[in-house]
Amino acid sequence: MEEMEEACFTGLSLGLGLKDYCLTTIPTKMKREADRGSSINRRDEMCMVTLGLSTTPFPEEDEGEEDPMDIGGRESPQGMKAHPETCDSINGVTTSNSESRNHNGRRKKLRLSKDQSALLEDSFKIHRTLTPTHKQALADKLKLKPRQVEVWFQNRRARSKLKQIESDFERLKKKCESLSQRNQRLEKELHELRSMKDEQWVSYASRISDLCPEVLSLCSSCRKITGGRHG
DNA sequence: GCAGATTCCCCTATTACATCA
DNA sequence: GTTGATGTAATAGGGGAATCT
Repeated sequence: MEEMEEACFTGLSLGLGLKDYCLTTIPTKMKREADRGSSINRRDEMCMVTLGLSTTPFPEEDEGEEDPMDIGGRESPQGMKAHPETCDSINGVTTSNSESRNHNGRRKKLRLSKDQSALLEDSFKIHRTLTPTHKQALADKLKLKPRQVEVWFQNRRARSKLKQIESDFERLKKKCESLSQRNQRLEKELHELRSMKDEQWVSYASRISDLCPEVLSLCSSCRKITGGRHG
């Protein structure tokens, strides 16, 4: 029974305690305020509602001063959200969109160095989202464009979420398998009990009610197991 | 105070390139 | 040298919320 409840609970609570889900479930307004450092405590409370599997600290407090260097790359008022400027050089040489393609017209692809990846990874461990100042600082340090740092964090979050979903899937699959096995065992046991002869049943039921008299008792008239002293 | 426009940041899905077996 | 699989940087487009006019 307990296991049944646990199973139900497990299914219903899928993802509730996971950091990704946690963040996406938070109303964006609150999340944004938290990101800007204006309500760190409130954000803390929000995530305490979860099952506590999250191990990632929240972004450190930041004044959230908008980064003038990064404005040019944002979406246009008409909803065109392409970033007009990209950088293709690992050394941070800024190129225009047209320059981001080689002479074949193919998109050049940056490969981050091990050091760059390691630093980004370290940073991601500390906080999964970027404040404008943190973004700029990382970009400066890594000699990348802020937009590239931003994209890296976006992709990293996506990868992280995917991994989490995969591990959740495996965990629930195992849980499901074990519950199926248990269910089969109980079905078998029930079948055996139903095929018992009356005397055997009384004997069995008496034994059961003796074992846990607080919970079960055998009705002498109808020979059914009832809910013990409470039933 | 309200409405619409703008800005910012996030997410998901997809594309395209680099690398490796 | 070619090819398919894989990893991932980059792009596209949509949504929510804050801010501005």
